Amino acid sequence: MKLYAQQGYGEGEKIFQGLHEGIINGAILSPRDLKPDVAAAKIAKYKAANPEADLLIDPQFYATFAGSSEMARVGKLPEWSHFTSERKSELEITANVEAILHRTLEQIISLPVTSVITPNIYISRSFDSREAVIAKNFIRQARSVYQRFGDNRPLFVTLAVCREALLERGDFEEFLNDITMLAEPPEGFYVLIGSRGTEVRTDIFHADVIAGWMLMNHSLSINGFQIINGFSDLLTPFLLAAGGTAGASGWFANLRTFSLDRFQPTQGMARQPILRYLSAALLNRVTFTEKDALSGMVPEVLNGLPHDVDYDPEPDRTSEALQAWEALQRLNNTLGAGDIEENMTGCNLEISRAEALYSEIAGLGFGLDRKSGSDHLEPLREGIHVFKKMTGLD
DNA sequence: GTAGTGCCCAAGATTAGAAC
DNA sequence: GTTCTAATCTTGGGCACTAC
Repeated sequence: MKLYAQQGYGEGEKIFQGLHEGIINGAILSPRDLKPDVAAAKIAKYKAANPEADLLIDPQFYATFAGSSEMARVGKLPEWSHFTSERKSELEITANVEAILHRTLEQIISLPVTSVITPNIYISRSFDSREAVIAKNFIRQARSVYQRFGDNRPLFVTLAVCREALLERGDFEEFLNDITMLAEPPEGFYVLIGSRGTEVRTDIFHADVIAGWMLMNHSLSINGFQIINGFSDLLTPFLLAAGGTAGASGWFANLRTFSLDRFQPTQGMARQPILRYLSAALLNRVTFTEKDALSGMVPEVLNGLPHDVDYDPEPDRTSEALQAWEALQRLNNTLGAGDIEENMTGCNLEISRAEALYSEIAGLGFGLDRKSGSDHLEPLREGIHVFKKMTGLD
């Protein structure tokens, strides 16, 4: 049951502190926000904080099509030798896919990462598409290209796909079957489920998307693969309960939900987000002022974990990230500790508990901010129900 | 008429890295 | 080590529209 930091812009001391305190088990670094030499220095610093930490680099090749626009916000990605803007038609040629895999792996393995993530494109429509064929080719070639380097660190293959693709059940299950029967399999997959935008919460908190993502973790794990879920945030404990190995979350919304919007041009200014407190009991974040007000009326909202004391009344950004990781780690340990049936029962109990707490808060006449509300609970409950049906557990 | 919903628009703070 | 500059990060109010 592992939790990683999803690294990105504005890191400060968050990851170092999280590793040093043993709150997180590792980090997934973002080349968009780091130069290659800085990445090497950071990995050394993380290892000093925690020698056991899992440290990976997400090659972010899925931004290749977005990167062709001059306005694209690809940050420092062009400074990495593996990253180039490619046309889809060029990627239909196997030799080109091999060349991209080769130069990416060459760069990644030159750094002291503990596992290696291979590049892939983003499947933006369905598993029955030209992009899916290209993505499958990246997955098939990954191991054989990696073997040429003679490196023995675990290999994870990127599978980046839009949430819509999970809704077309037939194509999705066929794709899963294909990648579980690879001739030269990797140790695992680095799974990213894309939303239209980080603000469209219902894109990911949708019963069929949750069920599909859980099914992906379940199917791949029973076939012997490890699954690292990127940008999984509050879904992490549910994905691990279904068989996943690790999940990841960061400090800004765009590090908690995967979206290619992150690479698109913006209008410029964005406010700093409101400081929030992740309540394990509510399975959600509330604003720090709501947490302050609720702590007297409904003390069950509080986690009772060490970083709670930083909210007196207002934490700094580092403490906010550490508090969220700490709460997620508790949920991971609560919901993912047993076999699949026990875990699903535990997930439903946790949701019922959250529903009861929300009812208590509503009974007190306390109005919550829109994002702090209970809208996430119904899709979670329904998602688990659909997942159980799909896997024959129901 | 009122409440709810969705879209549009304008509003600094924080961090990283370069320059000194 | 300090200062400066550039890059990056959503929120909340106002308004229009719709349902009741």
